[in-house]
Amino acid sequence: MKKFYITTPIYYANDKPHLGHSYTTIAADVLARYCRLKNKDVFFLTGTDEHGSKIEEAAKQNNVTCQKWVNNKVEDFKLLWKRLNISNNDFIRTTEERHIKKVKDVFKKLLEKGDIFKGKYTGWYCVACESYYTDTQLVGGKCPDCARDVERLEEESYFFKLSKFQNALLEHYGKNPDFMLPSWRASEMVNFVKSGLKDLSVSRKNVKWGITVPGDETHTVYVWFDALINYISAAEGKDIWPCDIHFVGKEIFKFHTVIWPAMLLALDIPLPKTVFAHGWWTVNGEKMSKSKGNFVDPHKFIDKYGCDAYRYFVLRQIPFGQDGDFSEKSFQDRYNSDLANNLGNLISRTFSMVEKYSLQNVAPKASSEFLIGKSVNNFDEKFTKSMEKIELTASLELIWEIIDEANRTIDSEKPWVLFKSDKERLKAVFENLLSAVEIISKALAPFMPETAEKIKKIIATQKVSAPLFPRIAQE
RNA sequence: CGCGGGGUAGAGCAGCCCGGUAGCUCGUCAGGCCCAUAACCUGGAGGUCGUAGGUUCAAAUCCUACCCCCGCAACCA
Repeated sequence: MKKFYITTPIYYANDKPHLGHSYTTIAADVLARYCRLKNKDVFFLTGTDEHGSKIEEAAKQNNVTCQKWVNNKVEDFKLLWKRLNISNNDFIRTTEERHIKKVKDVFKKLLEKGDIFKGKYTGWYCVACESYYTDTQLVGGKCPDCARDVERLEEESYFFKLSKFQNALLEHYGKNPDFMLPSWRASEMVNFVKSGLKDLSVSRKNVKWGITVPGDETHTVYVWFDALINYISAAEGKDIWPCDIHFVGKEIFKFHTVIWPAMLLALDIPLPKTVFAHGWWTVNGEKMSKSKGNFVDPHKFIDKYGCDAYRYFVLRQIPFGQDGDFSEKSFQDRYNSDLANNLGNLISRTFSMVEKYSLQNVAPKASSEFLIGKSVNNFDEKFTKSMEKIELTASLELIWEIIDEANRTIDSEKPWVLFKSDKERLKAVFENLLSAVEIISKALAPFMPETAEKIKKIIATQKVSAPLFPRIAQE
């Protein structure tokens, strides 16, 4: 049976992983874990994009070979994924033989079909940004991104006949409303395609660090063309294609919804079912950039607050799909209010009463005579719907509704009074409370795997040894 | 007229498609509780919903114009 195939982009092994990388990967991991819990056979892929002139440049500056440079960077990514509890089934590198072979196969096939042809490319090239610019894009004759000098280059290049697939793409968009999510981002792509597609240059003469074009050693395959193919080179020999969902950042949505499907159409390979674009983080209100040096290092936050708190924060802070802001202050606010006060304290007060009032034998049971019980019984349907729409933030909010309601129940039922006056009702209250805790830990599992485990253990042993999330003193 | 998103309490957001007492989280103020991680619960204060017009009995919500912010415009998560 075909597996449920989830991917992140392969990250450019040019620098250390930061907030942006971790965000996409955590989102994909949450969906992967959720699907596995739903008994789906999941294949979750991430990896690294290791070719191109920027890597050549970085390696040169650091006086190492390109291969050595990327080998080193890959370890940074792998380490972060390990620390973030990312449950990927495979990790693909574009310097691996399985990938190189696939890229060459694809290139050759399209060349034979005539969907790749030899031509000439002319443009303003910025080496640092590894990109050509049109006259109108230049700012004061310099690179619009990094303001460095650009050079006028004309070079022989192989082109992919992107223009040929314009109508087929539009037709596919029309027939598959879930191909691009969130839907409001799709209209931008539709308009872009409607405005007319140009053929795409897919080889470089001036880049040495890359996969050579089959039959023409003087060219290397353009990094994006190379990179996109990872999704099928990793699928080789496995029953996973077509991909069920590609998670991407909004800045690379176009590659995944225009160029990539066009490549697949040319190859007669089925298209992925969904490409989901999430938003961008600003940091303290500013765009992340090298020049500002304000990249958020996930390790710092994992060290300080733990893996689960980090996973929680990035998915809870901004509605999944939209843009939002990262700051340590907002991180601490969320940590204290949501994790320590609401969730942690609920577990703590619940089980301290279990012990104090000798309720160890009470089994979880949700009954509709209690509001909390009713909510627990209605939870699954709402939660499933929300997760299926990949509304990750909204799904977390649903979990917190249960947490809040459980806290309210304790206050209104006053178990400390019932303990003296009505043992029967006390028992009933705890049946419902425990059912709430149980469903919270289940629903939390994809988002915060360690915490879910801890709660399960607490349920099993009926004891809280240490606070789940100790409050942190705010500066 | 290049394309798209957005401007709603101190901060961050929902509501707008399908007009009808402006809602949530954090913060703040007051009260309650005492099981709990000085946590939890209740209530209050705080907004002329970017601006100007229009449609309507009624507009944050529909229409028009304008202002401001942010992405994209063929390759930076």
